[in-house]
Amino acid sequence: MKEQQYILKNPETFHLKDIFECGQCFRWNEQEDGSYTGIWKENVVNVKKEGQDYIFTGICKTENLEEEIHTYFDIDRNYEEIKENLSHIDNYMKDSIQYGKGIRILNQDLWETIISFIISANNNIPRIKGIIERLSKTYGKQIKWNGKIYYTFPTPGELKNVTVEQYRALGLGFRDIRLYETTKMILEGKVNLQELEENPNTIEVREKLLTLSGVGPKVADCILLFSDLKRLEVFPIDVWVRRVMNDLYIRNEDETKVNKKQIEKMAKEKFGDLAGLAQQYLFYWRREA
DNA sequence: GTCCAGGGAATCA
DNA sequence: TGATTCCATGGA
Repeated sequence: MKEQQYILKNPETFHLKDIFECGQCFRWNEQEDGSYTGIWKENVVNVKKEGQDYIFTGICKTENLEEEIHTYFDIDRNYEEIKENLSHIDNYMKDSIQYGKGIRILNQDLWETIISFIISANNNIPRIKGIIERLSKTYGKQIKWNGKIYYTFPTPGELKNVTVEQYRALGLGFRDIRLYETTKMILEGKVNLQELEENPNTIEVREKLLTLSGVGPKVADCILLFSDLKRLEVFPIDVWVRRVMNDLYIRNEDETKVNKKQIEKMAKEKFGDLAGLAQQYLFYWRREA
């Protein structure tokens, strides 16, 4: 594969740190020069800001880096309009959007997103990244670029013969069996990822995701929002989102006692079909600041 | 040593 | 339905 380059000229909504460190993805790492290098599908790419432009350099299986980037980075969606709409809701939204104004929600591979967020359960982001890296290094394919070796995220087929013990050895903890069972279910066709991609009914897709081992309400919503299923209306509720929603709107003395349905209801009322975006601005803001 | 992390599943009322 | 408890692991 030959190295390719693509320049994204002066995008309106686009900031590397906001995109890669808002908690939606786990395989992009900051470099010494402030650029980021990451891998998705069989693409290994470095992104560097030059003036107001972004230079993408790397290798791409399809020989069309521009198209891959436009899809993955959701370039053709109007985030300025989304932020404008959300900013009018209240000053909390305005502040959180100001903080994370360069966020774009990536169109990540469905399979990779499912496995990544199963691993995320009761876990922290640095450790999630480490586990995914070891999983890829052990079972993915090598891609050499720029004097380094990168590893693709393993496909279901590449995980076919992996045992629960081998997952445990990667540091997966109690999630080992979940990964094993979900991979098996997908290999056996009990859940057909292609069908999920093509089904416009979000309720049905969510129900199907919930049948997977290790996928509960929060993980299912992260998959719907952060994968190329791209359901921007879903509102994943984790400890941080519960915390920020309680701090701002609910104000219960004990945040751990706040009812999840109450949060869902409030999110729908306030943010409507942009709840997922609102959630991401709030999560990033509360967690970083 | 204790607490916590982008929770889920099993169990019990 | 709703609340409790347990589940590995590693960093703070």
